[in-house]
Amino acid sequence: MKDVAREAGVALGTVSKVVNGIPVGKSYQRRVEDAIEKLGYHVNRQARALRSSKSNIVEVVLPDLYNPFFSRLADCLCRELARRSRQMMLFLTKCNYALEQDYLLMSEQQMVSGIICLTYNPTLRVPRGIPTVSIDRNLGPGITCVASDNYGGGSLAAQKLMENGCTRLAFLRTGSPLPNETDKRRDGFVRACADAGIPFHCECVNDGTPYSVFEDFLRAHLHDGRPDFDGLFCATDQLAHQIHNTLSRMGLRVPEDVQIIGYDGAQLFGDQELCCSTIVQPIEEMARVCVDLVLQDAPDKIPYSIHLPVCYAWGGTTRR
Amino acid sequence: MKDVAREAGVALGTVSKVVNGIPVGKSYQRRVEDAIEKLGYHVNRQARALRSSKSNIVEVVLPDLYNPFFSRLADCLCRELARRSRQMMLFLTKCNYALEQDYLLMSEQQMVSGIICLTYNPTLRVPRGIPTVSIDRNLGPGITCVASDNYGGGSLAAQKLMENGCTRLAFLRTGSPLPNETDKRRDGFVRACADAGIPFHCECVNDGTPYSVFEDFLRAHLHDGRPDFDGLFCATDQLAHQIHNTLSRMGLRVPEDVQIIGYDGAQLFGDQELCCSTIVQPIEEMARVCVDLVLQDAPDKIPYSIHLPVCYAWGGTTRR
DNA sequence: TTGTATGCGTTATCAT
DNA sequence: ATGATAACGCATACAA
Repeated sequence: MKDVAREAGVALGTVSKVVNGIPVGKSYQRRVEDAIEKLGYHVNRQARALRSSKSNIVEVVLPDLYNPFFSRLADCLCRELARRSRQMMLFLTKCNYALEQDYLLMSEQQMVSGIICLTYNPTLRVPRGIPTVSIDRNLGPGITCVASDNYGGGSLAAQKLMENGCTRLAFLRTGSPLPNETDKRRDGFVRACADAGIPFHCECVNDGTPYSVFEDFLRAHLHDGRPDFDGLFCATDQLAHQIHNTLSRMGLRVPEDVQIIGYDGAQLFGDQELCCSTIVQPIEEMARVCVDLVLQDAPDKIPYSIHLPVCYAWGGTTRR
Repeated sequence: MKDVAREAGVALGTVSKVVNGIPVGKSYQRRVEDAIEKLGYHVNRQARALRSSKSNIVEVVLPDLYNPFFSRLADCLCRELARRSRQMMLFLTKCNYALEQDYLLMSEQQMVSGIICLTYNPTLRVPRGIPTVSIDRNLGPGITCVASDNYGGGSLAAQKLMENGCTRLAFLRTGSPLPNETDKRRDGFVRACADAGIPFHCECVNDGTPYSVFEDFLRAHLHDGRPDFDGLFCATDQLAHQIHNTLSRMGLRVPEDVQIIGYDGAQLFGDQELCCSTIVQPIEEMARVCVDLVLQDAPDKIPYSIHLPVCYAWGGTTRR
């Protein structure tokens, strides 16, 4: 910058103004721009961040990128941030509590301008003073929680199964034992079943439990080749997919004998194909909202939580 | 830091040394550490980067996170970088040449300590002086290209199909028209077929071509319900998966009538399940090598390119 | 072994 | 409107 100033025969402050789009004299403008071009100058973001004690970096903390929901979310977040001239610094935790905490605290060293996280640590300490948005989990006051309408989605799943003729429903889930937004998928499901007076069953286990418990469950509810349930709502597409495979191996036909609805709307290769009939989360919009919230600096009116609408999509595991 | 120095009754330099693990007097060490603890001090990475003109940030440029290969790669890169106490700044290009260029140039503003990129821009200008590793494409001298053994993989695919009794093979591909490492999948396939004296056909189209050309192709090679080809090697798992669906819709059975082998080893939900029989890329190791190369600062002996071994995995679309 | 002082590239606050 | 200058937080060369 000093070189540019010398080359253009102006002062540092003038160069800074030109770089930042602050109006300067016509001739100065030209001279500075020429010098910048000639010297191939480009701003040093570290220096700028140091000076203004704020970078354009947004920290994103996710469990992994294996799960299509997470990778899709990361993809949308990255694009949305880029659209706003922000950079995404990504951290993956594999749900390790200590890592989640480490990465959140790292933001204090990095002068990040915001944090978007999806965590499970029950005692997570969130840095104060950094705009933070949490996905699918309430992290306490001042930190907005963004989620899809899990309750409505669970309810919708039950309705769709019933519309398709199911009369004996079950909800299957493997997930975090800690209270979080996704619990509402069950609540909505249960409510819809109860309202309709339809019998239902819930089989919920903690993350880490071997998948075989679901195989055992399904086998235990199979009598003379006929299943006790004709409609299954799985808390995630991944589980729905596994259940589908298991049922096939057991000789049951999907959707003829058993219908399955998942949750997420994960697309196999980013194209339109779903791996199961499912409740689709509006991932793109969730990302947009997260970025909006984390970048807005009006701390007076940040909402406590935001629930975005979901929709049902057919994906082969229900009757049309 | 100034506060810490005052609190501990020492000079700034001493605090700096403690923070950076440079030996200082026993009592000083204690006093500084206590002060750090008491004040909740943490280094300012921007300032450190400014001063040392080097951050711990590594820039990663990928097309997207939809494709399981990319998301898996990003996942592995992120973890590997974290293991080395580096942060990953992720940029997604959707193969947009201008974006690819923008993001590469941004590294000059960011003082990143390295770049790992997977790009297609044929005239890409790479910042000089920043250690750079390219995946699946040669970017010129001084920039190492990391790839799986595409030639060997193509060859292996042909061999496996032949071992499984295929006698009429075809290679299908949609990809960048620019020369890149993945072209060798075809070369290896062609060579293996030629060596075995087996007839084969190659159907290659450029990215962006509608998928329907493959449907047309398959239909054109179907006579009286019998296909001209009994073994297909697809350049990616994604394509293999699509082809599989198309064949099913055409009433052909996989693998009974036609066997398919893909390339990548994409796992559906991060678990072990493959969506097709495939040539598996060692993604984890590729990520490790990329990070190794980009962090090593021995510019004297950076290899021109590195090809990592692949293996065949059964995934349901070939006979056992 | 510890303290002091300087500069990294910016931006903002002054005078001019 | 422009120029000079200080300060952001840290690391290091050098002096003590």
